[in-house]
Amino acid sequence: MLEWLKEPEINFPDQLQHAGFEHGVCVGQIQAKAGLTQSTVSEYLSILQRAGFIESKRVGQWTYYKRNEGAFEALSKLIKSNL
Amino acid sequence: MLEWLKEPEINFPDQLQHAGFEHGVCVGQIQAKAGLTQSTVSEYLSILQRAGFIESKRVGQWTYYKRNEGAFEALSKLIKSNL
DNA sequence: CAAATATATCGACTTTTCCCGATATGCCAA
DNA sequence: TTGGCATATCGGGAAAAGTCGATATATTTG
Repeated sequence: MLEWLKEPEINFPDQLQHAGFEHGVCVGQIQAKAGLTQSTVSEYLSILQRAGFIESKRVGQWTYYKRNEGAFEALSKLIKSNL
Repeated sequence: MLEWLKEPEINFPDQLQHAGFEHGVCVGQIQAKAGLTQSTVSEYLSILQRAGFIESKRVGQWTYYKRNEGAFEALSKLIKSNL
């Protein structure tokens, strides 16, 4: 999922009919591509969010998720320096 | 353990009475510090080795483990570029 | 070769993680 | 305000990971 969200336009073309990509991709799109149940995907995304890897924005009945690039940069540095 | 192995001289002072640090630290030293059983530590180290994060060298009845810094460098880059 | 020591492997049990269906919550439209 | 849709949360069963004791293997020493 994290890799998918790196290129939303390529991995979630249906999102266009629905909204732009400014806020990210909504749960339903990710769920369809993942082939997991809605509850599983929702929980997974919320875990990634708590971990800081993605950000969410609620717009109406939809929740959009997008990557937080800073977190990956930080993790990369952490592995190099601390681990 | 990976962090410990970054500074063997500091984290495994008893290793001096036993051998140098050229080959790394032996399982018993790591086990004592970890507070886990011998079998657990041995298996854990072999997993880390298969994953490429540490290297092992058998010398007599001892097996010494030391970090493979290249693996951490590679992981760091992978997270930054691919993930 | 036998005993002692260091490490590795095996099988079982416990804990954690994964994933689901059911249900709750929030929002929108008729 | 009711019904429908998107998402979130909850509880439980299945799968995976963690940990242990017992035992096997390898090496050194007497």
